[in-house]
Amino acid sequence: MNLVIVESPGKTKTIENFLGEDYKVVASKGHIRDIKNTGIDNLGLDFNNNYKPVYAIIPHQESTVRMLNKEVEKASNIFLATDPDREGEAISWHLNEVLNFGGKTVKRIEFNEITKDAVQEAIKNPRDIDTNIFASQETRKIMDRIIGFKLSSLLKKAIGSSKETISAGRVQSVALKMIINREEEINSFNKETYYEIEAQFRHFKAKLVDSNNPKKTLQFTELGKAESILADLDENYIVKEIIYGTRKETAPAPFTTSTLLQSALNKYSMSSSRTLKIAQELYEGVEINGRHVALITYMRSDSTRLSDQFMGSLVNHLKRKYGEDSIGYAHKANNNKSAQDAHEAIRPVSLKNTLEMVEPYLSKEQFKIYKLIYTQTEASMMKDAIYETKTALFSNNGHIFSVTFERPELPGFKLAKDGVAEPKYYFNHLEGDVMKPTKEAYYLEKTTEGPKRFTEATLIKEMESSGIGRPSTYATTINTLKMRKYVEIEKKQVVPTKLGTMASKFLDERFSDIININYTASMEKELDEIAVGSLKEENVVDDFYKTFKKNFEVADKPPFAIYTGEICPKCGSKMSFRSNSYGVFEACSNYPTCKYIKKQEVEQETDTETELLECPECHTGHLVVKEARVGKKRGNKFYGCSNYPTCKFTIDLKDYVRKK
DNA sequence: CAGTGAGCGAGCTTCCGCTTGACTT
Repeated sequence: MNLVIVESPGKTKTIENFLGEDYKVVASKGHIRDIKNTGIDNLGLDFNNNYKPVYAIIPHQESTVRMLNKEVEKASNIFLATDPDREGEAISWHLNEVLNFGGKTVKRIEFNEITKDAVQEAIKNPRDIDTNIFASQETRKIMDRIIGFKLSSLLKKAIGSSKETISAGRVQSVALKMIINREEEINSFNKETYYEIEAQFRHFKAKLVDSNNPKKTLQFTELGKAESILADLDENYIVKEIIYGTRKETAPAPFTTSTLLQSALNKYSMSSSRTLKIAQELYEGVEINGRHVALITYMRSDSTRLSDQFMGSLVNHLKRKYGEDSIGYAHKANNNKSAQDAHEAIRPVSLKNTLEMVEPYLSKEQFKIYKLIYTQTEASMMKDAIYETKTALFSNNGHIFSVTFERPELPGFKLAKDGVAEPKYYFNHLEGDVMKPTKEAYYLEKTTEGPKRFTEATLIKEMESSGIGRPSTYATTINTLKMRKYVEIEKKQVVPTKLGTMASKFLDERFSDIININYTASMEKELDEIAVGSLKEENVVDDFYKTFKKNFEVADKPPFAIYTGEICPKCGSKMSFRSNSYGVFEACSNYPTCKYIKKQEVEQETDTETELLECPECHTGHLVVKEARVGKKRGNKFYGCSNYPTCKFTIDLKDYVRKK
């Protein structure tokens, strides 16, 4: 009997079917060991022996290890078929250390797609465990442990209270920094008002453009300029030129974890953790006609690759469904340099599990996600969509107006997605025609748009393109930031809290060489060199630790000032974050010489009913809902006068209701 | 309920990445 050990239980049945009677396939369910929380600073590292980690079975994996040992006992040959990447190599290494193989043959095999050919080919080409690849994984593990534990405890000392859990790390802190940086860009962005000129016709609106460059809409910063042009116009708009063109919309690549999460948020407003959970259900499979059917391939993937076998069936499927003409080429993502390609793209296991067939067996949300994946996979092999465009230029006393229409010429991949619709109106006037607007031209007041806050989706996209985090951790990293109260989600946007801002500022002042968008990339380079044997694990860890330790010792000296970036209006010193048992506030860092404290902006909740109620004390203000910021009753809502601090009238919510 | 102030320190936890359940938001 042969035993094959993979990572995910969802794969075992399929692989067993490919290999036949002599093979049993079981799963490790991921890592089975982790570094212990013992020794110096709980790091679990032996500092007298090249930082060697002390490993222990992960508590909830003990039953898995018992099960694996039982299966090993029954087998004569063992194949370690964990994922073909750095972490997979490490899982195999630990299995080899932990399981009671006795004298049995243990070999490592790998396949990066679950197809019959790939699995059978892998069995024919076994190899030994690659200790260099394992060393690179262990290096990552050690460095993450040191960074994570040391920074977390220092940060807790600096900003923590007994209530909150504080943490920091190579990945989460960089993600947080991205969010804070974006917030600062937004705050420093100067909004400017500008004006555009528009004319309304029966079926369309045309905009005033630069007469030398009709592709450019004119924008005026001064209203007077716009008004003088308006005064210059009459009611005759002569069709001066009609420009024909095309626009191409490129078909998408198949889904990776990152792009699936982005689509599900954009289309269905589903959070990343929710989407991933549903994808997992589809991967594990559902009962269809009394048969258990796995619907999608593995959902944690960074690859847009489809297996040759599947691509063949995809082409046939598309021919039948949309015709020979629909076939384009295999679209791939071109920007993912850090991809490890251990799995295929996320795709339907079989195109025969059509949307119509599976819909009755799926929950609404499951169906939404399955449909996204099914249609994206179809689209990825289809032609790009082409639109025919027609731009009309109008002349009015030398001023040029422009409007562009488009209609589909070739629907391409859009057939698999939402389809394409013919426009309700398509311009059919000729050059020289004179058109009259339905009302006089007018100006539009607009403001320049600054940068936008991240959504979960755009944050994941940014993390992926900087190589921060992995498909298995994108969603959990964002959850960590939420749980730590570093960020909040408001209207789909990721908004940093004051605590998050402080944490990030603190780390940025002291550890900007590690908590940095480029650090992971440079670390990956070294890990790659360890994996091919040109660098030694001990040397990399030692170099890292020596510089880290020096920085850390400098940073670990109170007081832990955290500067806000603002200047004290009283003495000109830097403003800093402070905290006490009531919470966080901003004060001059020159304390106690300067005792300036920044007033908290009290957000006034507008309550239409009370807003009208005049203050009984000063008679000029009105009552608004406020929240106690300090004192024992912090958080309590009460009514106070809008003239505070001139008028200090307050009244309890309960009393207010009673009086009414 | 409206005007705040760090430094001590027991015993917890904390990292990132793999994977599922067993638990509450």
